[in-house]
Amino acid sequence: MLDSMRQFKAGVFQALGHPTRVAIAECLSRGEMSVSGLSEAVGVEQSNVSQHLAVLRNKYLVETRKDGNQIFYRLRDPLLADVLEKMRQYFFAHMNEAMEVLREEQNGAANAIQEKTP
Amino acid sequence: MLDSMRQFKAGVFQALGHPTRVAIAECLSRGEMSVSGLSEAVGVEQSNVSQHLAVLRNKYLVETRKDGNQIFYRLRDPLLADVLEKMRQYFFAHMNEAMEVLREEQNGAANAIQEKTP
DNA sequence: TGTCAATATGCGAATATTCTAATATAGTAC
DNA sequence: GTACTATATTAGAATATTCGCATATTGACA
Repeated sequence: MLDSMRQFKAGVFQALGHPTRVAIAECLSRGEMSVSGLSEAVGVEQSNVSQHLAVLRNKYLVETRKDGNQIFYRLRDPLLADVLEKMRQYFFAHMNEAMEVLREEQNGAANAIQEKTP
Repeated sequence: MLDSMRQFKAGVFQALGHPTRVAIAECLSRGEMSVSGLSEAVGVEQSNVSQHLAVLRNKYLVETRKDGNQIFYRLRDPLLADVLEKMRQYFFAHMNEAMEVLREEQNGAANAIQEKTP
């Protein structure tokens, strides 16, 4: 039971664990948006956005509404927006490290890991 | 810049996106713990725990303290505990879906995806 | 009916993650 | 020094994710 809970939570985190999906979730935390709208806002081609939306859908993180030709997506639960907001705070509290993490991920990670060994 | 921010956040989410690492983070949100303590608490063999700790370390989510033979880990920032707490709330608000998600992940996901198509 | 626009899905190659098992490092005690 | 304990790292096979591209589906409209 405790195990299922962790598996579920990990699933949600993993669903949010991609820059494009973070971008999508952030857009949706400000209100519903169509797929083409998301595609433009996030700057990723339609079929790829659709695939990422499928990931979010499979974890029930988003809901949809059909309007004629288009499909509008929204976040399922405001708690998710809260999580994103916490993460925003975390980002600003750790900007310096954030930059370092990103720099390390740019270069080979091999040497970086050495330096971080306790 | 907005992009780096998302990449950073996605990195944090991804680091939390594994059941074992969720379990570790939850343990640490209640206080510091040694590697062997975590290994026992989480029920995963030492070398595997160590690998998961390396993932958390590489994202600066945890800090360490040496005491003689052992190394004690703790969460770097209480904000992370907040994130976990939000996720706990989210889990209880969506238990029913949680169970369904887990059931689907048990079976082949192929047919499940069909049913969730909007 | 046919055509267009919006969205979703299938496929395949490249890449990343995960686990297990073996090995390495570091501290303690004798 | 050796032996023992705690922790970290490496290697390799199995598995999963990601993207681009092609194709399918669905709704609107003439």
